[in-house]
Amino acid sequence: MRLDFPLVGPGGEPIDLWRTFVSHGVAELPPMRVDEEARLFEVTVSLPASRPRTVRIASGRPGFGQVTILGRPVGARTAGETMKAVAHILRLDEDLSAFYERAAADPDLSWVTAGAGRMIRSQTVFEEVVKSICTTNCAWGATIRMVTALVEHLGASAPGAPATGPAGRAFPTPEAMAGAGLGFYRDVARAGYRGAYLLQLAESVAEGRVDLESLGRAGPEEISDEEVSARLQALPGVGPYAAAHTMMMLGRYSPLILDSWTRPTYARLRRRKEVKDSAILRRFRRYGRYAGLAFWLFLTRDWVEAPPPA
DNA sequence: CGTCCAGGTCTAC
DNA sequence: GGTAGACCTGGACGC
Repeated sequence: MRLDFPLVGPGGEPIDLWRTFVSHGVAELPPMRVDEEARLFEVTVSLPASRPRTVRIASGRPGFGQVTILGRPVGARTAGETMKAVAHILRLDEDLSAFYERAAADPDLSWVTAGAGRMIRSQTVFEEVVKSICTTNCAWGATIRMVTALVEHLGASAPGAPATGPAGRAFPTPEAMAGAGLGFYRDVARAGYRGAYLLQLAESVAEGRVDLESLGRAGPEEISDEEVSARLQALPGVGPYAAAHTMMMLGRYSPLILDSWTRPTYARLRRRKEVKDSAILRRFRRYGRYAGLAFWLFLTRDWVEAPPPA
């Protein structure tokens, strides 16, 4: 089944679909996949009333994106739920026009107004936190290994999914992750010391002691960015970096992600050997609640090649 | 082969 | 409140 959706945000701002697909490395982590060659994005989504489904998203007729639901045909109900999940993941409901107004006045970032800044997002806050923990203190390859193992061995499969491998599987529920023993995290995911963090996190969410999803739903007037940051950092294995990373995925852009990749990358782009955190913060202070997003886009501009001159 | 460290965090001073 | 050291893993380096 195929469904079209307009590439226009709530504020009338344009949406650059490809830039969204490669907005962040999480798009390369199961249950997501980016196909650079075919210029498409796939993700297996969990659905409330049925088995997971894998969807393929690509550009469609001019001005539209197109969603293809793979596997056997779906009914109207499932199609609707799937599209809702896609809209969430692509952040189609987010109004970026206020951010674009500020970026337009900044020569280094005016390019974003063509449709950048929609950070691809996971279905749940739980999934964001787990992935963030899996990026800490390790190389990217290790992050892929850990997340792939979680999805492959603990995720529910969509109809028609291959018997083995991560393809066609949704991200595991907290219950599924809580049910895996510490041995799984050590020997299969090879998560090292993070295994205990992941298990603890999954248990506390599965047992209802921690409510992560409300952090995703609440607006800044209900729960401040500072409060969200504090609650995230209260979780096992989540410190300043992982909290800032998770918050960007929640659309809480006030904190900047300052880590061993962003710092040198910023310095390189500014043609400096080193730049102090305070100087970086000052540079992006003008963006207010969008500071972290502005910083991220500044760093990742070259992730998408500039369009050829007309 | 040992050492370092990668998109950090926790604990103990 | 600020700062060393330890911590799993595995790939990149220097010897």
